[in-house]
This record gives sequence, C-alpha cells and structure tokens, in this order.
Amino acid sequence: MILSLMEQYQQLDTIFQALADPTRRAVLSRLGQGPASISDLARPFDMALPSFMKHIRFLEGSGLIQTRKAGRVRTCVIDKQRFAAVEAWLADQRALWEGRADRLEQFVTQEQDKAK
Amino acid sequence: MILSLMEQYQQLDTIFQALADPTRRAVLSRLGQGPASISDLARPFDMALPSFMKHIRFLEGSGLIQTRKAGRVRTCVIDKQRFAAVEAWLADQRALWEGRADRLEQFVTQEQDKAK
DNA sequence: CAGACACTTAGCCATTGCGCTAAGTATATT
DNA sequence: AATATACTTAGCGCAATGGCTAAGTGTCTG
Repeated sequence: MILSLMEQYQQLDTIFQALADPTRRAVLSRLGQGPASISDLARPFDMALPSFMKHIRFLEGSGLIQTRKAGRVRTCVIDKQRFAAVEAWLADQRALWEGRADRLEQFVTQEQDKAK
Repeated sequence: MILSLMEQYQQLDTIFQALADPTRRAVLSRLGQGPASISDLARPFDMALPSFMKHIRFLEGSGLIQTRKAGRVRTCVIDKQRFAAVEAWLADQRALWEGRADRLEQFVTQEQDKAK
C-alpha cells in the first residue's frame, strides 16, 4: 500500500532511528539479498537472541521490514517502498539548496513507480 | 575536507541519529536556504535555548552543519557534502535489491515446493 | 559604564535504547 | 513420549537522549 506524503513524513523519526544502528543496517543489507529467518539473520552477530530480536521488532515497527511466522520459524522480508520516505526527504533538502520547494512530490511519485 | 568512503560509513550512525529528530531535520531544512544564527534558528521552536543548543551541537558533531562564532553571535551553515554518506548507503541498498530478483524467485519456488 | 543581548555552563529529571540472563511456549524431530 | 529447535516473554542494569531551570560569560548599545 502506498503511503501518503504526510504519512511518510510522520514515519521519518522511526525510520532514521532504525537506520542509526549498525546491526539494523547490516540486517537490512542481508535482507536486500532476499528473505531470511531470525536465526539466520542473528548468526553473524555476537549478541543474545532476545537482544537481536529487539532490533528485528524495531525494524518491523519502522516498516522497513515485514515478518511472518510459519511453524516455529519467523521469516523476515525487506519493504523497499519504505525507503522512499528517506529519498523524498533527501530530495526535499536538495530542492531547498537549489531554491525550489516544488520538486518533492514529483520525486516521490517517480520512486513509487520504480518500486513497482 | 573530503572524507573517504570508509570514514563516511563510520559516520552513518551519528548522521542517521541526527536525522531521526524532527527539530534537527527542521533546522537542516532552514539551513538549506542559507546560514542563520542560533537565535534565528531557535525562534520557531517552543523550547528553552539550552535544549535547542543540544540539537545544534548534535548536528555539528554529525558534521551535517558547521558553526562559527563572531562576536556574541554563532552562525550555522549546512554541510551538503555530508549528505553523500546517506545517499551512498541508499545506493548500496538499491544495488543489493537489484541483484536480488532471481534469488527472490528461487525463494518463492522453494517455499512452494515445501508446501507440497 | 550600565544594561541588554546572545549564547554557555552546570546540573537535574524522566524516558528510551541496547545489552544481558532466566525461564516459558510452541513446533519439529527421533 | 522425550528431546531439540526456534523463538518469546519478563525483567534487570546502565548509558544516552531530550527536555528543564538557574546562573555565568562575553559582547554590543545607549
């Protein structure tokens, strides 16, 4: 589902905070290559599983990933569309630098089209 | 001064965390239109000055802005180059996604096989 | 030179973030 | 049926974040 511009902006706090942690960025990079289970994702990290799960829940709360449990295995998938909010904000900044405030919406639309 | 790619990546934690706060993003947007003093920047916010200054110091620590004091006035300027680290990270993510299409299909096929 | 102005420092407080361990639940596997 | 697997829940501890007030410093301004 496509979020409205305003809704995307309201999520920026959570999204940027999710990206501020190296463990979570590493998880996103791993998931960029395809879905994975919790234990597969956790294996590279020297961290207790409950600690790792907090990162997963944080990512899920930010919308950057989705998870689904089948049997005793929870599988995680990245949600690429959520990154559009970040790109939109960056585009907005660039527009300000260049003295234009009108390019943002156009850019977001383009990114959403790309995601399809 | 130009940062190496690796140094930029080491700064991602701080940069993303700086961007995770709406006050700080608003300050960046304001500075995207040109330099400003602390009091000018603080005026729109319903916040005590020492609280606001913490945001400025955080932004300065992340490298997203630079400040310089002349007389009793501290002037803030945005450092656009610092945004390159964010853009680079996003570009890397997209690269992973694009190399992923075949693996995703593989995964789906595997799941379908398991279901039988 | 007195007072206003623009920060600046110091320190308090509540909440959140991120790690841990111990123990629990639900689902395979043998 | 018993054990192993894959999370899951509960709760602890410490550091960092983001707000505040009170008081201090240095620089104009009248």
